[in-house]
Amino acid sequence: MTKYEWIAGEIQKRIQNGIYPPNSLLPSQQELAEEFDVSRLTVKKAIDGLVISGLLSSQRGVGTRVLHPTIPTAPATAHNGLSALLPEKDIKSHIIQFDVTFPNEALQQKLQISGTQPIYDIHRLRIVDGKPFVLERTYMPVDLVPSLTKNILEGSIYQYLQEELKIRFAGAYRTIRADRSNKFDWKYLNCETMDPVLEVLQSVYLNDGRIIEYSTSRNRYDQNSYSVLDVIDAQN
Amino acid sequence: MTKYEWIAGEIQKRIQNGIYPPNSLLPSQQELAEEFDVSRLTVKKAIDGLVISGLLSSQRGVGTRVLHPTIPTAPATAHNGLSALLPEKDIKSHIIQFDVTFPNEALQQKLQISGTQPIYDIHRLRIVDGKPFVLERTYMPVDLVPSLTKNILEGSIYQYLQEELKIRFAGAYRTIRADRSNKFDWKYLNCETMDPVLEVLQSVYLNDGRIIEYSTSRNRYDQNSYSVLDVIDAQN
DNA sequence: TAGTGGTCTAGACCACTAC
DNA sequence: TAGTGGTCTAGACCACTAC
Repeated sequence: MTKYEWIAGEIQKRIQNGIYPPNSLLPSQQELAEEFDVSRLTVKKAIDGLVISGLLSSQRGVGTRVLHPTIPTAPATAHNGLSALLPEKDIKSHIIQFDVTFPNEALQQKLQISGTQPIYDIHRLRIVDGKPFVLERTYMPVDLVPSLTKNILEGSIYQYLQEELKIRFAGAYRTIRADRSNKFDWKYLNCETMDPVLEVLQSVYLNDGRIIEYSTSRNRYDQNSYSVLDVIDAQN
Repeated sequence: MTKYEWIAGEIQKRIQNGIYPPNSLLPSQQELAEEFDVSRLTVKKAIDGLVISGLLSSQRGVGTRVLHPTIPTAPATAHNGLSALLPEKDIKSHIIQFDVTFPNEALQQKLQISGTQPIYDIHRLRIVDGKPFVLERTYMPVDLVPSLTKNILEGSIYQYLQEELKIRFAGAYRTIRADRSNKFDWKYLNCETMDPVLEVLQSVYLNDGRIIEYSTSRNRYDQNSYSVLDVIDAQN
């Protein structure tokens, strides 16, 4: 644990315990630096992290203010897979399709590979606490994810990628849209003909820029939404 | 313009000009610091910004790599209002409703105010290039936005807030969901009975933690989507 | 083993705010 | 005018990677 991580945790604790109440000003960076016996830059790095999380807001010439707890803190994101997102829940996967094929033009572009590079084409229904939750269609280049098995698909692909293959993600790009439901949604998500679905299109890329996944996730509109915290750094 | 902003711009230019091609390693931070005659920390700050924008990816022990241009750079966000988001377009607003009332319980909670504090209740159809684009319902505490007029509503509220009232936002929290269309959507967005809508629920808050806006935006599903770039800092 | 990026220090200067 | 946070320096140490 780095110093700034420890300090960020300490400040967070004090906010929770009411030592730094909502809407109050934190001690100045200089004062905190003296208290924690670190340089001011280290305090600033800790504060910057909490600003990004939506807990604090800094303004030059004024200070750093504790935001109201009403503002939700940074929402959980989806790049670690459903299993990491809902750790408490019982998550199962029903495999609808598990194929290896060559990518069509659209997928070649999405995955940034040639037409001769084989890909996995995986269609899964994720089931949370016994209820159909999300219908996922996932495409992955075979060479980046060797020896994928049905057994892995029934659990968490991401756990396998991270813990077994030691793969590290650099980022994900998502587009969220609404769509009419289709016959697959009706069948697997148990939704009504009139029901819309919330669809998340996701590209996951690695440190070296290669794209390891392109996927579309179709969610029941009444059970799922997507949240984003957007911190504005208009600077000072 | 700060030094690190200038350097970030310079690196970005070199990527665009192919001097730093996709998938290649940048010169080391030390080398860049010498070239630009700044400290390494300043170079790092420039690089960090480009990592957040999705252009670069750094890894300790390895270096900083240029990502494929396929990966979309940081998507435009919505906190500056539609007018800033679509600067090229001709944006008009049709005012459906413009009232002052007291907030109900749900809105008291969303805006974090008491029931005796008056709010604006604004219902607008935003029209882009002559086509219905999004149906916005906006709630704002009156004391934060004094003297709002129909004239302002017909243009951009955000421009008024930022340029006239000099108000600065600290952040926004959004939830994106799909919904069935209702009679307002049919009437104003011109959509079919079967069509879903993409709804964005947004809270905008200020530096001092006060919430200046809670709004719901309903978009035609076939004309709008919401994009997010999520950079993962698994550190090292 | 050499080179990388992440963290950290102890200073400094300055734009900005509130008074 | 005093105090704040943002930027910047010239160093240092170290975890990590590739060889």
